[in-house]
Amino acid sequence: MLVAVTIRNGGVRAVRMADVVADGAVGDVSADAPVAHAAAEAVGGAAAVTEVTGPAELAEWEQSYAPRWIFDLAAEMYPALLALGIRVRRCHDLALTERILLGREGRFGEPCRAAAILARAHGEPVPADPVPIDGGARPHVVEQPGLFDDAVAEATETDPRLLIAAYRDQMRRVDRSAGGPEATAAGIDVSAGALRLLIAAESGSALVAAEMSRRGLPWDADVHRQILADALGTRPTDGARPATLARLAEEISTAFGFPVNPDSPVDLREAFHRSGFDIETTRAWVLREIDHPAVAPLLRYKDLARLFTANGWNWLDDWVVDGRLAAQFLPGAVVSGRWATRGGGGLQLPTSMRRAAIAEPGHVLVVADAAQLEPRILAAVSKDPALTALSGDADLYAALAADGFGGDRRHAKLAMLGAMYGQTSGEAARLMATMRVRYPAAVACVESAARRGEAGGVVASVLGRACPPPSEGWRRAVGAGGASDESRARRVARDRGRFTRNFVIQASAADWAAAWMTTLRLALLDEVPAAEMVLFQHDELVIHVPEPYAEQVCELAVTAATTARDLVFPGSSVHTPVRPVAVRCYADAK
DNA sequence: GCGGGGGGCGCC
DNA sequence: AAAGGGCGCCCCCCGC
Repeated sequence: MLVAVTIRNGGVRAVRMADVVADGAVGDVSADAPVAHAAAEAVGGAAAVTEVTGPAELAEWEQSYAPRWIFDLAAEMYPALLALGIRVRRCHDLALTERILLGREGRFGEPCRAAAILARAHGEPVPADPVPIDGGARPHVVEQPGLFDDAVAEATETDPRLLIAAYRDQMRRVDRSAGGPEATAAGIDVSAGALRLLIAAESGSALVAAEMSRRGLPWDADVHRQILADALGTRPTDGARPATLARLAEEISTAFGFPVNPDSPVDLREAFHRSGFDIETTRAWVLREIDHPAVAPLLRYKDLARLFTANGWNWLDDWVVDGRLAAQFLPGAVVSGRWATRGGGGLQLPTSMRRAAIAEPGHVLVVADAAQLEPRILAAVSKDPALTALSGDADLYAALAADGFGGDRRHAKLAMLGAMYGQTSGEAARLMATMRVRYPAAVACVESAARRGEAGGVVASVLGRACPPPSEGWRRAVGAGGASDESRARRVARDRGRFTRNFVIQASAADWAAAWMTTLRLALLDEVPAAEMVLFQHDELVIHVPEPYAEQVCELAVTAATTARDLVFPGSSVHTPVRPVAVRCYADAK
């Protein structure tokens, strides 16, 4: 069953299509192709349409039918249902799906809401999206979701039937986009089932993100203030540097013998030049190599200045609301399918600040982390038997070291990262030779992706998310014939090679993570509805759980990881282990 | 005065 | 010893 939902006058308007389809598999993350397809077709012929505007009925629909809710953009619509106290099991996010489908056609950044989808289907002029789906540039303050803004309400006042029509169009295009000579030639061929799974997982992620953005990570402002007080002293009044920073700035100038602004890289580099140190950048790792009295206070200054500007009192004022971190999570906002956040830097919480993330009374934080995910994903994507065999080890790098690097874990890790990120010089390049001998399939996989990228081609994740084609500027730079441009052309080409090399891994890891969290969310909804997912960062979930359920949630997180492996890499024996821990304070998880 | 690019650094 | 993928966010700095 399908239910399409839009907003009208700040209220919810929903259309339920006839109950023609036996329920069950339709919305599962493992949605099987024929069933989902049958649903779409049935909708086309369905005459019986029920329309409601009352929350009680919506809740009952969810309860009785567990339908797939069709949203123009879940990030806009689902909060309206949540506000009515309705959590849904599954949805289809038209905008996120459209971005995936357009991406497979090499079209990035085009409008992707229902109106645009239908216009394209009918060869009509495509209207611009009313608001950017990534939320656009947001002011550095907490604001209510734009849901009830007049502009948004007006723009989304669509007949819900149009959403169904857009959904049908997308499902047809899924079948066309899978397989076929074009996709094969482009190197982005996957099965229709894989694409459907990607869409289900992406849509499920949107539900996770909406719930997560609503109930963020518990954050103890007093603990945070104590951390700031210990490191920086008292909060300065308006615009001034904290006393500790001012003191360090003095020390730095004294060490140079002339005034230097430690916040200015230009100023700093010049100061070091004048002191006889010919450095290109003022990055910390460069400075650490220099024997000069300004270095120690400068490194200390950089450290504290970052704490002050990125996670200081202003951050606390802006992003911690009612004891929760109010970051907005945006699924699929990175081309690789990774999430982004708007505000609060929710994906970059410094480990030193995690002492302030403390479960509410009677609760714990279940921190579930997919350890060493990317090398395991490489094993699965490349089907490299030797690497897959090693993935059973809890410490993959240690196993790698024992297998071919004479027990040197540091070497093994360096080689693996070099393979995944494309390091071509220094020690890592030498270690790659070992990789090539021991794990030929894995190395061939990333190198073929790199060659494709260098040649201007595209690559895709295991479930079919395609990377962007090169820009016009890239083509010009690489195609330029002049001898003076040749080295630049080579460099630009290799930059793209590194991007596509890594894309295959990073995007496939994002596929896995989306399947994992979507599976886990469904399990929690059934078994521990009080559990709240409160943070997600690439391969790690934090779940706020009433203490008695801690053990159960840990087990569900582990099971969901295996399910995700089976869904995303059917038949693979690669291990993608998750080892959850239940802690009161986030800092205790590591 | 404002916006955008880049430097630098936090996370994965 | 030397520096590779993806971000967000702060600041500086420059050009309009």
